[in-house]
Amino acid sequence: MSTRKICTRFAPSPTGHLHVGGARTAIFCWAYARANGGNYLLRIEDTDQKRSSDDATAGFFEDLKWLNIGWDEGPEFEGSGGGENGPYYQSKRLAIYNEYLQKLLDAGLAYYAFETPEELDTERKLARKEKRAYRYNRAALELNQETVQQYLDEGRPKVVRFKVPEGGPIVVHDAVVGEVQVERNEVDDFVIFKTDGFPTFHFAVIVDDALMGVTNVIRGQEHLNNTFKHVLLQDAFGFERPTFSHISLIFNPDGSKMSKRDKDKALRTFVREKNVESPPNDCIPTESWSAWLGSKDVQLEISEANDLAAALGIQLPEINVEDFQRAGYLPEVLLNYLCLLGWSPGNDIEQFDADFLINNFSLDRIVKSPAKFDRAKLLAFNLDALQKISTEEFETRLLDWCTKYAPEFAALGDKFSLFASANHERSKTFRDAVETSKFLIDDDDAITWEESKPVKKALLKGEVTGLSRLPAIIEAFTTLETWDAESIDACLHALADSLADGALGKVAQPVRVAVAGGPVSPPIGDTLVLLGKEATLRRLSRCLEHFSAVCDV
RNA sequence: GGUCCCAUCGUCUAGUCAGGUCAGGACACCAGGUUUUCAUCCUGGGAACAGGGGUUCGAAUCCCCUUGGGAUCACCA
Repeated sequence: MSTRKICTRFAPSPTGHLHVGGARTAIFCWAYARANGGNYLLRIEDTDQKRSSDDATAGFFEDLKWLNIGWDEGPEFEGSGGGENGPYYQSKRLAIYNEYLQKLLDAGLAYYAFETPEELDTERKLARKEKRAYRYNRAALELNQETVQQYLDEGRPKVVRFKVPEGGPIVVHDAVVGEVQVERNEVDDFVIFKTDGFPTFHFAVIVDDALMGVTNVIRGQEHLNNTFKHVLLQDAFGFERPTFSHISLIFNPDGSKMSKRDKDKALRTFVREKNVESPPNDCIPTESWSAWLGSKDVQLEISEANDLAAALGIQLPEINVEDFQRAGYLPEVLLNYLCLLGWSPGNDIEQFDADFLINNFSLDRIVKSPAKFDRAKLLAFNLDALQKISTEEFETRLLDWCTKYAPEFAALGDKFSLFASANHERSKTFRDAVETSKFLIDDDDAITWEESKPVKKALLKGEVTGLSRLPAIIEAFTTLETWDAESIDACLHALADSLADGALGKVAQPVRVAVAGGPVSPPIGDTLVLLGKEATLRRLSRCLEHFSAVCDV
């Protein structure tokens, strides 16, 4: 068809955060361009004045960068972007859109319309009530030229509509879905310029795609129906149609659409079930709290949602790319996993890196059916990836992560290295390492022992309880001169021999529970070195005192 | 409701386009085993072609219908 250089684009609307569906689209666009020696460009679709924000735009840049899919052309950001076909913000391309609009107007392919949104809404409701499809009735086409001019001169609010030409069915060839067609009368004279003087999405997209040399449009399947409008417009301008690829949506495991609202949903459900009366710790102003609780259409600011979740002690579902970063996933793993949702390289290959992707990506292996997002599989992939990297790399990356999300651990100083290596093999995510090591940064006196099953088992159960062995352990540790993992292990082995017929668990586990407050910690030697001798002894003593006081030992 | 799209284990998928291996892999699950805890790790196991019609010697694969799921019907993108 065309010998033009391949060019794909990712064109987000900066109204929120980059979510996994958008990220997957971006990855596919990026991979297709790379696989074909083409260009991958980023364009910011901010024609919705009310909802777009600069913060959101910056967030998109960072998320894309974190995933390591830099763009060749587009807004300049940390080495990505630039290019001849800018500006890459639609809000800065008004003059261009007006120029193209005029062409349509001159050709009689577009016309002004003056109905108010309320009037149209009434029409729509009526159509719905009468169970017929709503189409704009072309009333404005009946207006004679003088009237139109008069309205224009009066400054009446106006929109511009595209005049759908006569013809047969509209046919679109989609590289993923195949041939799709619709009867022409299904498409009404849609608005291409809004009252605020900005083009609508449909208009801006096709003008930009054409002017920027986009050859392949890869986007979510929610756009499939829009495509009929787009090709009509493209044909009207005489633009070469790009190759369309509509990829299926990503859903939650329960089949609902994965949405940013899921966070509010999770919070609201929790708040209702537990009858939380007011915002804990005043993390949310009372007015917005009641508004939020009252309507499922009201969403909290992302920071408010995070604060509330933290205050309530619940985990919000990860939806946005940043959520996965915060949760301690590796960007290359998220990229890998996202690819698998709707694409597969075949040959039973599942785990691969970006190089493999760009060497093997092709549109004809994209799956048409929608996919559900399975966090368990992502987690398993992350574990595999974490175990594959060297301990040095794990340490470096964990430190980066902690600096951003767990500064108290980043402040571990010369102990960080041991903290990292002790957690390398056992962590599924970076957050895992931190969450199971809270006891490391807690004060010695802040440790409490919840009497859970494993705690009781380690300290209170059996003919000879773990607790009863603590005095001997404390004594041995007190006289232990060298405080390193080997010495501690040797000491514990000796204690196990003398106290428990060599059963290391009988002495190691009580120690672990005593110092950590629970049954989970890195290998006992590392745990105690990390804590230091002083803290270890203090915690052992406190534990002994605590349980001696509350029960007969 | 109109229009459009989709349909293989619980989940992601290979196999479908060029009909012919007891439908393969991964995650999850279950049962054993290793390990001083957790997490790992090892071994084994159950688990799918939505239903019905055709076409054919032969259908997961091609066609039709049904059912189910989804998207979309804005001066949002």
